[in-house]
Amino acid sequence: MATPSALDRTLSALADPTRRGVVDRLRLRPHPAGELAAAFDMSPPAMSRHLRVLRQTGLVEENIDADDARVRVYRLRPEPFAALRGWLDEVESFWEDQLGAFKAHAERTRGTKGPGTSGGRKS
Amino acid sequence: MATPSALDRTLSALADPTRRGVVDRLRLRPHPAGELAAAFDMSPPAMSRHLRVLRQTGLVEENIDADDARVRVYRLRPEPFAALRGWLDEVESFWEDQLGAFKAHAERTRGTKGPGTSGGRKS
DNA sequence: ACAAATCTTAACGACATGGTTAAATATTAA
DNA sequence: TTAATATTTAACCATGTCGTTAAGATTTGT
Repeated sequence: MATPSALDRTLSALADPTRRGVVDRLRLRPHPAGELAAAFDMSPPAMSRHLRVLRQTGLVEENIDADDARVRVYRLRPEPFAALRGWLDEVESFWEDQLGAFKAHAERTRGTKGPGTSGGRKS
Repeated sequence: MATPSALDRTLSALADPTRRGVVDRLRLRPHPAGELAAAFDMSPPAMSRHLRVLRQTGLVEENIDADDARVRVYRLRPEPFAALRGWLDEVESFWEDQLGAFKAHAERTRGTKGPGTSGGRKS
């Protein structure tokens, strides 16, 4: 594999329900790893690996707790979400675009018989 | 598994580079299945299954070509992207939110010693 | 020093994923 | 009707993912 792109890694990180649940939970406040494992009724090693995945894609950051160096506190990082939004904006610009919207709508409602762009020949 | 949510399926569909490539390509115009297989240098069955995944999550729709009923033309559908954006907006509201931004910044710069929310016992 | 607590890494097993080729289905062309 | 085209489904295989338990590393508390 040619080394997956950042977007690949972000999306597959977020595709897992547990990891997305973690993100949803970190949205409220930072959490120690153990608390997250308990919250998702899962062994600490399992959660640890989820957190590693999230860390590797930059979706979360790890910090040693100031009061007890045994606990690692995780919190969200904004960058990968921004990148994902960037891609999503690009894709959705297809529909926001007036011409695109018109063509899409026309083709959708009238069937495939617009200005050739759609189902025509193979080119 | 408790039947994956729509968002789960959308995200794992988009996590695959080939499928995201297909989406990027369909953004320009609808494409027949065979053209996509060729474009990604992949056997028709392989592409067919990618398209099935995209179809099952509602990211694309399939239409029989008007001129040749053997070819199936695929095009993008907006709904799942909108749903993904909805979730992303929610997550990102964490940073856009003034209070959230303040708390995040405060905790980030001063270390974990805010209103006890972080390292404490479980609820 | 010793035991308990917190978390990670290592090793393993079940199952999902993504590719291939072979076969089936449907439609067009001769 | 017979052959060729476009695409999907079926069967198979290699690899990846996610969970578990066991073991290691660090820090805290007695």
